[in-house]
Amino acid sequence: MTELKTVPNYDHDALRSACSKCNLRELCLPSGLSSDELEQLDSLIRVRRFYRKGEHAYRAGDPFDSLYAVRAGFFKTNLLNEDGRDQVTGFHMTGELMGLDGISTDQHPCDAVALEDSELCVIPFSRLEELSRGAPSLQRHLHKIMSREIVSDQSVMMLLGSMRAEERLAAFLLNLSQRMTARGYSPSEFYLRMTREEIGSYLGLKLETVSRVFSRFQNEGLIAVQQKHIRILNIPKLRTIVGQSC
Amino acid sequence: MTELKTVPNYDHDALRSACSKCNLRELCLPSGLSSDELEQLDSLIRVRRFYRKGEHAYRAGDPFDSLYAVRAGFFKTNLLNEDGRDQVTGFHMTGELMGLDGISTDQHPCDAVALEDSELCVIPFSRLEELSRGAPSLQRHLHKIMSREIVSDQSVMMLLGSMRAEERLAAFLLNLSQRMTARGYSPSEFYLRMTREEIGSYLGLKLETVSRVFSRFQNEGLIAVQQKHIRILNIPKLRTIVGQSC
DNA sequence: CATCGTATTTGATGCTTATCAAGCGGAGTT
DNA sequence: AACTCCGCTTGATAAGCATCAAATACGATG
Repeated sequence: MTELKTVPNYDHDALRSACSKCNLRELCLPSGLSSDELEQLDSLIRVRRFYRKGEHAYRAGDPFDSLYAVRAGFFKTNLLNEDGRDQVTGFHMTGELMGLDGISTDQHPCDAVALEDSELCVIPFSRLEELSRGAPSLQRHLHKIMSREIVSDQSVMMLLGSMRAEERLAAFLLNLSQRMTARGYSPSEFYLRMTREEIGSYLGLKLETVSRVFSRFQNEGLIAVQQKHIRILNIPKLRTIVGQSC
Repeated sequence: MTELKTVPNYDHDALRSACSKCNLRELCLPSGLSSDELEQLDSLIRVRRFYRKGEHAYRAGDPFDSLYAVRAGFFKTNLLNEDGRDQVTGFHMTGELMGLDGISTDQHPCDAVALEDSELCVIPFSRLEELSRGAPSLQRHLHKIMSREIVSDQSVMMLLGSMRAEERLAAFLLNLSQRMTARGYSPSEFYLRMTREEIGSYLGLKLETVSRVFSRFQNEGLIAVQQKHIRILNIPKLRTIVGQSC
């Protein structure tokens, strides 16, 4: 147990909630696998780590060797450019995978920071590749997850490239709502785990603009905001805002 | 040879320039493979297709079953949103792979259009997966290519989210220049295959802004533009522009 | 070689969002 | 309960880019 000295936040009891028994299995990596494949995944993912709010799961430049699945909590990833520019590249909820961007250079290009107390499953990537060589459906699923990441980044590109502030924020809220729904939470009421500044960074806006648009939405009866607590009152109207300027 | 009837633009002579003998092999999928693996790739990639300027390689909604490697020419991909918004998501030069975004839903989410007369190698994806199950280094390489796409999309997100028009265009020109260099062309003189509008769409700017910034760069002696012909006169200065606002 | 349509350039104006600044509010601490 | 810090809100102003409009250049076509 010498590892415990270097990495004190190991989960001693990983098997207690193996992939095969995880309630996130339909959202996460195990989705669609046979019970046989699931068992193999269980043998692969033996380490989980806890993070307090504000702690880093990894930092830009850290060597890449694992993917991380959000088991509990909420993360942001942000890219720190060589010129000092800092941009949030994503928010990550339970069942979502982080770290795929590290494969290409064997280094993580971004930081991953817990926005609340959180827990990650550590997925050694070489072993995942090894496993997927013998399990076509796992292989395909991994490819789909990577492809989904590409698609979602491209839809953010579209958002940033062609939407105005109100549209961006409406799209952002609807996206969160939809992801909450997929996790069995209310589609219309949730807590934002990130600051206005982080939302702004992700959406290519300044924090003041985010705040102003929230206020405007509130005045128009679309949402009710109180600090980080959001209630979405009129989803159809938000949808029309997203598809507005064309 | 019944296939010839349905797909008239097959290359009858695919083996003449198999991956193993292709002069793009160091840029493209074969990069880093053993000669054994290369041979297997050769057996996989038997179809190449020619496209006249303006023709589509695939369209949004088309079923996904292959990746496409640009063997000659130049492509754009663009996303057509449900609200009618149209955004260029990428430009693709020789040796680059298109279609990775189709894996996630088994449908291409975007159109791929030839911006000049071009040629693509068709890579059946299921067979590529099959092959990569037996060839770890091919598998890893495929994963790296997908990851690289994620990274590059994220750097476009940063560009769109935090750069001003001049910085975006400087970054765009430097990116093209660097990719031309990697292909053995001049880093400082090339033809733009896309219109100002397509550049603008990719960079989140209007075509007039693209034109104005080009003119400004020209007045400042950074570049010489004449329609689609670009000469970059001061690469270091362009670099300082990219890293300006921080 | 003339014509036509499209791409590009350039100018004038207005909208959107950034910037700067000040005040407010809530969570945690003493 | 008062204090303090940090995140948030709101207002005033300015910068940057979009929009509208017109003129020009270029390539394709007959």
